[in-house]
Amino acid sequence: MLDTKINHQLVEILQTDLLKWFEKAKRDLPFRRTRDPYFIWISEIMAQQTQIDTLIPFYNRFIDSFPTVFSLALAPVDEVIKAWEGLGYYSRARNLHQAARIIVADYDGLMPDNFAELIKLPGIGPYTGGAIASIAFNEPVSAVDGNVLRVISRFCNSFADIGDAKTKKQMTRWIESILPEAAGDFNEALMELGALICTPQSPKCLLCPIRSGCQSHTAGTTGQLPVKKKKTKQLTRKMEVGIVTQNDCLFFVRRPDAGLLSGMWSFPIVETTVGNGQDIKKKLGENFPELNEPIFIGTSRHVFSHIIWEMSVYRFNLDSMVSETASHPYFISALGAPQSDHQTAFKALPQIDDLALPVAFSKLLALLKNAD
DNA sequence: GAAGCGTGGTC
DNA sequence: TGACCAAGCTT
Repeated sequence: MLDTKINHQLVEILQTDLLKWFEKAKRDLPFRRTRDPYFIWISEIMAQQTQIDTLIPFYNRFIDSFPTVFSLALAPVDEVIKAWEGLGYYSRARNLHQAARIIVADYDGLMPDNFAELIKLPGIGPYTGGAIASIAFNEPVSAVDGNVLRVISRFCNSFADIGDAKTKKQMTRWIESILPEAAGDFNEALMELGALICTPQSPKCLLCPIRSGCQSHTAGTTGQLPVKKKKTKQLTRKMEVGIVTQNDCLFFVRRPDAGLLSGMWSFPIVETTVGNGQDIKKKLGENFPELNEPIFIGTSRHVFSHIIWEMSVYRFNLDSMVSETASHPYFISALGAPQSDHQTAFKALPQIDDLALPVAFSKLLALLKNAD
């Protein structure tokens, strides 16, 4: 149970000293140099489950490619996904693109200026809606992310499970009850404190501007907070990957439009129990009636949020296959027979950059290079 | 309420 | 290495 019945003097510290510290200590971030709700929106979507240092180069490239909501709405979705390549959680990019089209179609290209409208857009939930509304429009709403849950848990010495939806609602309501005039700055300040000072491990309490009001600091319980249920361990899956090469071309397939890495480009990959390359060879038979035996070129382990792939990678070289003309029969059959749930394509090495390739696969290119 | 959904960093 | 975590949202 969240106990926020702390006295007015402590709330005063939270409001005043935190804002004072933020003004002085806040990082100079590209999206802090603007109040344009479009840029705030892009940055907040990228910030979901992603550390700020990681997203900055993505952010700069993204707004360079899509400087307005119109340019984003009019872009092919594959270009938007490509700009997201390497950032993960790719449904964020699809939702961003979809939302841009809605904003152009239904809002004359103007970002909705309030929380209630914002959270109707795909990809914008309670946190992101609160962040955009408060930062870009100074609407008096909170923006409760993992940082805020941690900071408030510690400040109030609350042992309520922050993974519990009820706890999040209580904190949201409580913060909104003490929200100062500068709502956006206050929300950002809470997050900045969580990112720089009130960190999950080894919090820098000696440098904390609100230490004197922190109830867990007084109680000596900061190290135990916040309380959070453990995630279940990822299941490991044995996979076989087939890299089909022909001269300077590699063979890719597009993944199904639902599930893990949906719609992204991929090397052919199957789950296996054996692990000798025959399972992926059989799968490749759909596109290549004749194949040489698989050539093992290495293993790779990739950790996702909820599963782990242990990949054995095999190369199938078509250079030596009988190819009577320059028309490359295997090339034609691959392009001419797309499956119902995925597309296929040969791409010459220099053109790989056109496809949005997840890290799980792009890192396999090193194995191919080493094999040569 | 719980599970699905990426990647990189840290200790 | 493994465990944990990061400015969450959707189904």
